[in-house]
Amino acid sequence: MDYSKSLNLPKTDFPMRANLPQREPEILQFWDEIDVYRKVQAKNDGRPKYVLHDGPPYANGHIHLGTTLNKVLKDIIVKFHAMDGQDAPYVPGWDTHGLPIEQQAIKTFKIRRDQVSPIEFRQKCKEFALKFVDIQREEFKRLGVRGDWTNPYLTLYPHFEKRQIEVFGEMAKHGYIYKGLKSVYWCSTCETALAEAEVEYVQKESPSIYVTFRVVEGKGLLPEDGETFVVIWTTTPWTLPANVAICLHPDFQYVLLRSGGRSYLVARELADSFRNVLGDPTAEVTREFEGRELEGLICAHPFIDRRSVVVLGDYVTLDQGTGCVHIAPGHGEEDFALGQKYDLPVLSPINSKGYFTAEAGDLEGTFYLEGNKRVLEKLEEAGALLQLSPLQHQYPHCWRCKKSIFFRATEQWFASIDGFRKDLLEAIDRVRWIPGWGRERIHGMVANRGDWCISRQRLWGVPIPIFYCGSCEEVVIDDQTIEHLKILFGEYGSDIWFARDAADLLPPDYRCPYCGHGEFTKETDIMDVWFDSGCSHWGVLTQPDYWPDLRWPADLYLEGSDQHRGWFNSSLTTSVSVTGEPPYRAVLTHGFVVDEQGRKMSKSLGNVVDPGAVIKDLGADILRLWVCSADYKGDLAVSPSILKQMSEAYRKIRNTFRFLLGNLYDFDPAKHQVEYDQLLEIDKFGMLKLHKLIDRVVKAYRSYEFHTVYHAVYNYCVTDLSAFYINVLKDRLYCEGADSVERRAAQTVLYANLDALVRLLVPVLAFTTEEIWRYVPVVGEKAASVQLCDVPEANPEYLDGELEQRWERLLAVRDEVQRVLEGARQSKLIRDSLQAEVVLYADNELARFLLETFEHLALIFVSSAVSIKPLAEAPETAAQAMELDGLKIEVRPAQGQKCARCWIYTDQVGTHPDRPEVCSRCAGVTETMAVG
RNA sequence: GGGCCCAUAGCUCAGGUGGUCAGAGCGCACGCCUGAUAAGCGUGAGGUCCGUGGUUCGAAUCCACGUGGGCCCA
Repeated sequence: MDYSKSLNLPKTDFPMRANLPQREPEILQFWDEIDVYRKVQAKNDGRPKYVLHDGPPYANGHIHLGTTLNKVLKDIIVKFHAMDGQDAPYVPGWDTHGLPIEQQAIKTFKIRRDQVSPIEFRQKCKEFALKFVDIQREEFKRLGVRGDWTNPYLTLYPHFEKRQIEVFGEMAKHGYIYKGLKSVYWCSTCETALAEAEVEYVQKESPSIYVTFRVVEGKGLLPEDGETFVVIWTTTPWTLPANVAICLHPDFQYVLLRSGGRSYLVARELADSFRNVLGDPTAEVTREFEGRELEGLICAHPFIDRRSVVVLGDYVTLDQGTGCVHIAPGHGEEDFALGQKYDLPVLSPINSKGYFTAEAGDLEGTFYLEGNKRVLEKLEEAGALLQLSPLQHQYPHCWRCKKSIFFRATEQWFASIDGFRKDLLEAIDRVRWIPGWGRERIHGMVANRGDWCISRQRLWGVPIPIFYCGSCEEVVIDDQTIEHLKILFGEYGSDIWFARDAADLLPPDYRCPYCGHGEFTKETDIMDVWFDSGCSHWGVLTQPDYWPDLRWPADLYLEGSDQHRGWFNSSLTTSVSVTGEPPYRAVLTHGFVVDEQGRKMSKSLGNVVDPGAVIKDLGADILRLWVCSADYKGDLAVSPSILKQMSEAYRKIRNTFRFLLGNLYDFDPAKHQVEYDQLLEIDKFGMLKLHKLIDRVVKAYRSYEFHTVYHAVYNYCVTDLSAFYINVLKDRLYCEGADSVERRAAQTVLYANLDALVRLLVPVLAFTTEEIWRYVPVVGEKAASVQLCDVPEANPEYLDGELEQRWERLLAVRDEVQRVLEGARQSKLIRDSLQAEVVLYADNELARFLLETFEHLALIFVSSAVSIKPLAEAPETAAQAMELDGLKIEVRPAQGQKCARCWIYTDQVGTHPDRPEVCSRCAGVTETMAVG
């Protein structure tokens, strides 16, 4: 007779195979249909706010694993807080201005910046940016990220730009905005500044020269005899007219070489190569100095009546030259930085077309490359040229016209950091940095950073809202102009700046506050895109008309660790300068995605993992589980084998849910739940384990320790549920009467597990928990989406320490028994554990404990019988317990017959006359059923 | 070159204030079950705790210097 039909075997339509790539899109559509974001917001209305402000990704390409990681972490946090008693809105944003978009728009639409009007050009840039906003929006949604996708923030929105103008105006009002010189890449052919990204390095021949600078103030270290020289080496002779300093490395050794009645200062390491330059292999070292000693010495410029001061810098190298570097702050980036440090004058005697200006004396009117020859002549005349030879090297060229370019000091707008650096540093200490070292990192950066150059000579961005008086040439920016521009920008967007003349951008009858004239021109520079995104806290969090869910300041910013220099920094800067306060209460940073060997992802290494491919192959929930599993405080490794591991973990979790659902097919929590007091002891232990897990997991979420969430839940599923509780419970679930209190008690615990686990995992397994939710029986009205549930709460009443101790001890005994059962299996004494009787030989104390808990023993061993005997009676063949004292174990074949229904061996089989094949328990259970 | 950070079994992670701290799960190997079945269970083998010095009676745990890697600068 087939008794399996009389069992309560699991039954569920919840599929074992996830088939996520197909199923996830259906669930996405469902969320769209019910507008899950709005529903969650409505549910949480009135709760305390928790605002995670989104750092805007740049809208110029598809998402990658790094953006995936970032968005999923945000989603986990937002979803958890929205289930944890708070109102956690999420408004995604995009950074939509800037050079990379310009460049890609040019490429995509095949336009030229100089052949279309600024308005047209900007229109194309906008088109490009919006296209990628749409693309990324779909990609982010596909990850299961919940947010207000219909109303995101874009930095190109007029209402955003308006706020940005306001921030700029406030900073100007505080006196933090000033105009200064800065050296930038410059193309004299295109007559434009170039960004780093627009520069190409090409092999080129340049004159390589050694030049002497006569020492005029030796500070007692070097003679002022007119025959002592510091020697520099350069490949750009034309920059010598702008020389104001010579840089030495503070830690290098320098020597004075004597040759032909003259002395030359060069780095000791390069003395030999310099002897070759002199053509005097015998040149003798007469003195030696450490670089730092020579700071402040004064030399004479070789052909201009000017002092050239000796300064120190770490970037001096010994790979070529003399270890003494010619410094022209107007013609080099490092030179400029050094000039800032030493307060050196910035000379840039070259105009936008590349010709020397009057500042260069008699070189005026010479093209800069022609200037090389003239400078060489002058050096010859002055007797300052030691050697001239051609040199092949990499030199920067313009990406567009392919001509060589140069550094040129130009006027730029700056935000003074010095003006409020102290405020910034103090504000940093009012923020919680997660992990804690984030504080050191940003503190160091803010403490050391120079002023912020916010000018860009570009079109695609927010203009710097400054006018110039046509009469007195004063810079004009005040409350009136800013207020007026805010209205215009708010209505028309920043295009208005390019579409109108200055007069139409100013209030009617506006007069120059300095001279009273009424004619103006407008600034043509736009702002650095970092200024855009740096204003997002002000542009988004303070605008309830557009984003009513939000409020300022944010509770959390969450980005990769590179943003200490980027967005965290720019946001802090604008916020502190305008409000005095940081824009965020906490900042969380994550590491970068690397491969299994810890190397960064790169096409050349071939170790790039594409989120789109993973989603198509395995599903977004696998990616989300990966994000959750890794400790984001450091770098996060990913590889096909790591993803495979995640898939297997996912499968285990999914099957655990499937088992829970399958055994609750006839369970109505409204009717069948058994009171805690009525539960069996093992069920109470089951509840204890569950509630300890809930406590652990909720705490881990609250402290942003998501990998703890993963490990806790996963280990619980594997060890506590699958290997122990569920396994032990099967007999009761399957064999006891369907409506018996024993079975209902077991189901009550399973139901508690199902209900808690599904809610605990909502922030991580976005899709799967929604799928599970459709199968979960509930009391009362069922929420439309699992996302509308709240986090489960740990009930401290279930955390009975005495119960826990007893059962942990039982589990330890169980471990010992399993080892011995395995031995019996290996020696073919038994096959499965129900064929065994376990004999425990225990010392007094342990025997007493085992007797007290006797009723549970056979059950938890999944054996048919257990007996307890004094330790002294243990035969030779009994196995010594490995971890427990006073215990020996023997396994022997169980006595009696195998019950055809529950498979337990017992001498009770056949006691019921109508059911000779089953045990008395099963006979009783099946009594009311039709036999056959 | 500088600042910040990371480095425990093949993988993902545990290891307050130094003293059974060398652990868990997965994977792997072997076995069992066939009433969670493209599932489930059991047992087992895996580690110079990146390296080298130092502090200490004693260090994965503290210090220094390295190596490898990451981010940001130069």
